[in-house]
Amino acid sequence: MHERIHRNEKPFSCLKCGRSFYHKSHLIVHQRFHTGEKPFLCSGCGKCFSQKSDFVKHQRSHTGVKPFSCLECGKCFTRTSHLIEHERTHTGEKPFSCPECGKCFKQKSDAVKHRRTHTGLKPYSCSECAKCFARKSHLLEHRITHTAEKPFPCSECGKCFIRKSHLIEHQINHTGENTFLCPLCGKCFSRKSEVVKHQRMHTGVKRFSCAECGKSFTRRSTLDKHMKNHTQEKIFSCSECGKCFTRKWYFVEHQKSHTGEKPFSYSECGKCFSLKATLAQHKKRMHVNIQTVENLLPQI
DNA sequence: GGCGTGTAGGGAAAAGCCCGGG
DNA sequence: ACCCGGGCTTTTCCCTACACGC
Repeated sequence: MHERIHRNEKPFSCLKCGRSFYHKSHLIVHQRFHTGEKPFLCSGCGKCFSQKSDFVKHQRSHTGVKPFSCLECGKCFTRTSHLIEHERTHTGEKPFSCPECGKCFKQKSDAVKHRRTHTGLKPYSCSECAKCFARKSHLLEHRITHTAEKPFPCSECGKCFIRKSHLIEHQINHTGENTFLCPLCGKCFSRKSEVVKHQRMHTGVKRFSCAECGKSFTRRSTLDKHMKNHTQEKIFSCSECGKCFTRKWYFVEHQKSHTGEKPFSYSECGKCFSLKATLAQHKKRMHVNIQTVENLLPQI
């Protein structure tokens, strides 16, 4: 027998698929996959198995028997293969790399999951809204948004949340913990993402620019609001000069320039203005001019 | 700026499927 | 015929990051 193995002889072949085996017994077990024969029944859950060894492994999921323990942390597992996989969390070994970007992973399945981020493959679609996802678990998560189910209530205020993580984040509002600090100004925030958002104010990075006029904004929502100025119909037109406005408020403010009404005055010089914005412009100009003059004065 | 919400991606564990050696 | 061990694959759960929008 040993010689046969070393000669790589597999004399027992399956008539269904042509696969060959060293042992007749292996062929018999293999043939169960074609016949669907599963003689080992779990009385606990009714599940059937084609091999006894698989049945025994399955039984451990009911009994909770975990014979393989990690020498490093003492954690126990039902199988040696699970233990070996777990041990990588201690050694830091990452044998599976992405051929696209070189990123390494502890498990092959993680590398496969990661590869989908390059290919953009999204095989799971929502029957409700046709949105697609790369993972089944993400689709299931998404489906909750259609059912409006919120299984996580806040013990403090009773508000309910879709996800546990959302509840935890919400509870920070009750404890008043502001643990995230802006390194530039020292301001505190309850969320890390808020610091990132806030920091764009310091850096002046305006990633969202308007295709119509080139004006840039730090947030997409501000750009969207701005875009309405270009796309929105200008329904308020001035009978005096024909100028058109998108909002009633702008229109009303503009009308004051024709009526001569000047409700906004500047206490420094007594000058009056029809619009608050014009007063602000004046103030700014005056302020700048005063500063400029002061800068020109000789230092004593 | 605050905060609720939705999605994407990584880490880890568990379980199913299948095969080889003895 | 059976036992045992192990590799490969799939599934599941948890958590974090981050973007969006009000």
